[in-house]
Amino acid sequence: MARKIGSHSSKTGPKVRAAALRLMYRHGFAAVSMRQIAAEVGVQAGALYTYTPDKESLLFDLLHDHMTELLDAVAEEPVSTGDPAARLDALTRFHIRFHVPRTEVVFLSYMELRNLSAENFERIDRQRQAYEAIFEAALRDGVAAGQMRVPDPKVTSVALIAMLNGISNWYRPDGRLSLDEIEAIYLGMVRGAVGLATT
Amino acid sequence: MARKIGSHSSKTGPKVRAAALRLMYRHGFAAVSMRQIAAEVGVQAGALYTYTPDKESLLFDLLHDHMTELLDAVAEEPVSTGDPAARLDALTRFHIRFHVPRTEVVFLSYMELRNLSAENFERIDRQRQAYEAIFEAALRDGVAAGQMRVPDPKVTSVALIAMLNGISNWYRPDGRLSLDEIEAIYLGMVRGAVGLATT
DNA sequence: TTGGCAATTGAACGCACGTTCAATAACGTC
DNA sequence: GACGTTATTGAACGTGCGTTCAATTGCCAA
Repeated sequence: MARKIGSHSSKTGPKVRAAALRLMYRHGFAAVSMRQIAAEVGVQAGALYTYTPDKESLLFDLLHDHMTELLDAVAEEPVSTGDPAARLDALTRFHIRFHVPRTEVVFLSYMELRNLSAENFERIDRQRQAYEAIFEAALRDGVAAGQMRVPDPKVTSVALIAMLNGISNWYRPDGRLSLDEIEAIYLGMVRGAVGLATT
Repeated sequence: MARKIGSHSSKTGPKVRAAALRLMYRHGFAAVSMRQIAAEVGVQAGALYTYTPDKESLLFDLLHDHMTELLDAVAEEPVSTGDPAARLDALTRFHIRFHVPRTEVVFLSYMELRNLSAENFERIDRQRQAYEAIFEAALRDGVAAGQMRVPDPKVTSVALIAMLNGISNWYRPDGRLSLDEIEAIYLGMVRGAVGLATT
């Protein structure tokens, strides 16, 4: 056998990425073999190398594309200018809405960074820092405006993001709480944590 | 060669555990081989099986002992009776002090649970839930006493723990902030998040 | 000083790994 | 319908995996 009927890189490519994401999320990068990914896609292991130069690149591309999407999406939100409290609210809502449907890659982003080469790690890390800086700016401006009480905006932005990311560890679409309810609860905690009135 | 001079299970055993912890933290459970662990200890791979029945047990024992230590330690703290706000303060301080010197096993606990068998996973998970329940109780009592504003104590306890655990991702003993400063910052955020006066 | 126990070696087991590549067949353009 | 391009196979490469075990030797109590 050789080329298969209906085979197309535009179909197989996304399938490879989806299979890699699902399997790496479930078992971890190192525990997943190229053969397992290939089996999930329905091809032989060799065929994967049409789509990636090696296994690490598969992971890196997933993480890098996720961070790029995140940064692009947040750039569309009203989070950089205007009332700091409103910006923090918008950031919180955005963060939850963006991350909740992306449990798998969010988990990967936090667990499998160590499997990247130093160079690739730094590229992802720089993107992460850029995202954190948006939170930090809102907090700094909130303090400057006398709205918020935040002794260390850098630490607080990391802490808030860690808290929000935690949602991915337990959220289930059919769970006890709706997204709206979750959003309201976390919004209250975020506001409280920075010394804003929770009303 | 056979038995080595000075060899003793009371010396080699802890070395094996320490090497396993360090390597699994750095590279991930699946990416670390028994031969690497053995090399770090200074023995051949076969010798490890004097100390563990298999690789998974090595991971499980690390996590299980950590959680047991945690539950034993928190039981010594004044966190179950008395003023709810004071209990939450004590819990926050305790959590930070306990976890900061244990970065490696804390990370492992969150990343490598999926590498445990279903049975072993549940044992760790039950311990984790027991720990979370202590936070939850303090929050419920705080709400009942009219001190705190917490719409969902279960979610909030998980959220606060996630926020506190995040410290492990960036804390360095020689970093910008002292443990006292970190404690004060997080204490303020925790109190704010549950609607307590931050004074 | 002896002898059972404890700790370790080192070879071996079968298996799976990531990756390469010549061969081949479907695709898609002209 | 011819033909270059694209996608895939399947075998092969060398390597390293977790685990087992007979053999060996140091330890230590009697």
